[in-house]
Amino acid sequence: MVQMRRLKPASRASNKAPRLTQAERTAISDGRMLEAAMALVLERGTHNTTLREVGELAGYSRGLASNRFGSKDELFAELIDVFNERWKKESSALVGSKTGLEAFDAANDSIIDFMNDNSDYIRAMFILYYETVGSSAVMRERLAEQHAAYRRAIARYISQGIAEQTIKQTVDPSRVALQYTSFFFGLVYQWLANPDLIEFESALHDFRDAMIQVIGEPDKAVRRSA
Amino acid sequence: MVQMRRLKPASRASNKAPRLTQAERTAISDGRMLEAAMALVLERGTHNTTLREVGELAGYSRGLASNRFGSKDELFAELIDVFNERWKKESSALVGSKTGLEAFDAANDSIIDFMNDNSDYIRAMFILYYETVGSSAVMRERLAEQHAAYRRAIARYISQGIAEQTIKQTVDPSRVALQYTSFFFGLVYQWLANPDLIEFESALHDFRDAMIQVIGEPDKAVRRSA
DNA sequence: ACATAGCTTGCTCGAAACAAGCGAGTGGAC
DNA sequence: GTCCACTCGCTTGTTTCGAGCAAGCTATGT
Repeated sequence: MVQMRRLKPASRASNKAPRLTQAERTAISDGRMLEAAMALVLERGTHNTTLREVGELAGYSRGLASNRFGSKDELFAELIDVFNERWKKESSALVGSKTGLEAFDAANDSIIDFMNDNSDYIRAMFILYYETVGSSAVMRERLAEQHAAYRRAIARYISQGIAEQTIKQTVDPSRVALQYTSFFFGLVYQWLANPDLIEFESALHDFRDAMIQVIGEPDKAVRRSA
Repeated sequence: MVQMRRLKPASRASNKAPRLTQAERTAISDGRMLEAAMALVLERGTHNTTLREVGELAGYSRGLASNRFGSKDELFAELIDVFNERWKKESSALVGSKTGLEAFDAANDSIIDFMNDNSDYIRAMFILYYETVGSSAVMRERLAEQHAAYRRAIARYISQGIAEQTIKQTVDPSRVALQYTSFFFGLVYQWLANPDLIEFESALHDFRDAMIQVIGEPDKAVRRSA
């Protein structure tokens, strides 16, 4: 129904043929289609995005997205995988070899950075995340594993903080991790519903400070309050 | 594909005709279909639920769900509306005329109660909630309004608590409300992905206690720690 | 020139949505 | 009180469209 605009005319016979291997070609078309899929999800959600539109917006035919990814679900799963890779990379780059509270703060900041630079991208990905929870059991298990990994990472930082005595000995790392991840996911959820209203950066900093007030050793560790 | 079981044979000519008005009849069939839709969403998610199945599981024909609700989206919207009504009723019953911290605690407990009694129902509804965020702008706005209402209610309790001097004067009610609602939504999200792992009740109580530690007047108000 | 692999086109199946129709019960006219 | 027309809940026929599959086309590399 909506007039489709082609990103690039998929110029096959570009002058001075750039000599691509076949693997490179598929990587390009896959990339274009993933990009197109992201744009369409952002614009209309997954329900109202068709594989035909994905293929055509990427500059190819009706059927390529189907042909490559096999199914709509697999296309979106692929998108999520790519995103998870990038997120992981970004996060570990900022956390580096830090431990304990420092690592926690770095992780918190990495979220904010990533958010500021890739807000549209993140938006599309979380739309996928939140839709996935209602779908097949297989998908839901993958999601559960991701959540668990996220909680484990936070819990590890907290445990290190306890060992380093920047965090109270009485704190239960897994409970704190659950609180932090819950807050984060719920914040993103409300931000998706109302992007204008939710101030991501300050909300995360607020929450970090409140948390440290509860779990931090009183004399050390409280040094932010941006 | 899956053999369909009919809830009730939609016995039209039950002996001793119960003399229903037409409005009552539609209320019954609508109710049955909503119930069927809920069961199917719970079992397979919205994607894999067809209007045909909804109608037939409710004991009617292929097309009735379509005919009544107009579209799949509207059926789910209707389901959500019904749920919101019930939730609101449940919550205001427990909060009653309480104010401030007491009201906040009552609201918190009402969630736990509602959760314990209607866990399947809540599950289905939140699957719908989380899927809605990625769909049409209209739906998203409705969702945004609900979130805002929820935050306003919490913020009101906090403001009252400040006036009643059970909560610190320096606290910003809207920030606290955002933290609380974020935590709640994110907790539900992780619970949807992994129901076995997430202990709803204790997580809510933990978070409540942590929050009060930060925002409560030190001498008063800290009286739970269930 | 032949094979391979990326890509397209033809086709089938099933779901959503709509429209037309059926039949039971109701209300009004006499 | 009886009959007819109408209403309204529900069903069935049909169209449109998307997902997914399979067969085919075409250019590139050997």
